[in-house]
Amino acid sequence: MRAAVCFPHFQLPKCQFHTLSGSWREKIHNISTKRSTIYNLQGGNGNTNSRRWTRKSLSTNTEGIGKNILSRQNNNIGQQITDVTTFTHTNLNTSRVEINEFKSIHLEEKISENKDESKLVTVIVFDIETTGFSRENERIIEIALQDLSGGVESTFESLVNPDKFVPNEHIHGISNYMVKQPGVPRMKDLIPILIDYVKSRQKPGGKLLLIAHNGKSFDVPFLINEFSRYSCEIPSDWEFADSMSLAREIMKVQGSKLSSKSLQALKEYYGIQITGKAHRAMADVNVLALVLQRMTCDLKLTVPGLLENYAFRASELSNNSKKKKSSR
DNA sequence: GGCCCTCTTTAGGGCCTT
Repeated sequence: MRAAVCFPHFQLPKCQFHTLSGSWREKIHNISTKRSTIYNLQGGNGNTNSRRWTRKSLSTNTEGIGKNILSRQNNNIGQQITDVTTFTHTNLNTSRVEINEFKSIHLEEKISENKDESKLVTVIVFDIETTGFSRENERIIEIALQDLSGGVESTFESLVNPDKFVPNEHIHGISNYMVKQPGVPRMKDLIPILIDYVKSRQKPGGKLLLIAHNGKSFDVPFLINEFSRYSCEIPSDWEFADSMSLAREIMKVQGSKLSSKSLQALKEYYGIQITGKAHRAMADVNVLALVLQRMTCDLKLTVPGLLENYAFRASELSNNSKKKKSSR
C-alpha cells in the first residue's frame, strides 16, 4: 500500500509560499556568492595521524544558474499567489459563515505551524559516486551535499579513497589516479567530518532532512554500509527522503509527459540546463536541487509535507534489511 | 536491492542508482 500524499487543500498554496519558496528564495539570494567546502588531508606521508584536515572555501560561478532559478521562482510564486486568491474568494462566497470562520482560524494556525516548522528544517540534497552498485562489495568514491537554505559553505564535496580499483571511470570520470592522491581521505576519516558538517547546518532544535534520488534503494543503504564498516552509525536524527517517490507522483499526476523517473529524464522534463558532467556528485546534486524545487511546486508539497509523507530513517532500512535476511 | 506495477499478493519483471 503506497503512502498517499495527503495535503488538505486549504493548506497548499500559502504553506508552499511560506515554506518551500521561502527556502528557495533564500537560496537564490545566496547562490551568487555560494562558497563550497572541499575537504582535503594536508601534510604527512600516508599516516593520517600526522596529517590535519583543512577546509578550502571556493567561490563558485553560479550567476547564470541563479538567474535561471530566479526566473522560474518568480513564475511559481506568482502561481501560488493566484491559487491563494482563488481559495480565499471561494470561501468568502459561501454562506456558511461559521464554518468559514473556523476554517480561517484553522488555516492561519496551520500556516503559522508550517512556517515555523519549515524554518527549523534543514533540507540537504546529496549524492554519492561509487565503484559499482553492490553496497557489500563496492565503495563510495565521491560524496556531495548541498544545503538548500544556501549561504556560506552551503555545499560540501569530497573525493574518497576506496582502497580498491575503480572499474567504472567511464561512468563518472573519476579515475584511480584521482582517488589515490595524497590529499584524498578514506571513508573512515571522512565520516566524522561529514557528521560535523551536517550538524553545522542544523538549526538549534531543528530537524534534518537529507534527500537523494533513489536514495532509499541506493544512497542511504550505501551510506549505512560504509558507516557500519567502520563501526559507525548514521545519526539517529538524520531523516531521509527519496526524490524518486516524488517523481512517481509526478508521473501519475501528469500522465505520460514524464516518461521516466530517472534524474536525467526529470532534468529534461523541466528543461534544466546546467553544464557539468553528469554522474559527478556535485553536478547531480545541483540538478536534483532544481528538480526537487520543480517537483515540490508541481505537487504543492511543503517541507512539513515532505517530512510527514516521505521521510524515513536509516534505522528503518537497517531493520527491514535484517528482517528480510532472517526470513530467508 | 528496493520499489512499483500487473498479466498480482503462494510472483515476476522492469526501473533506477554507479
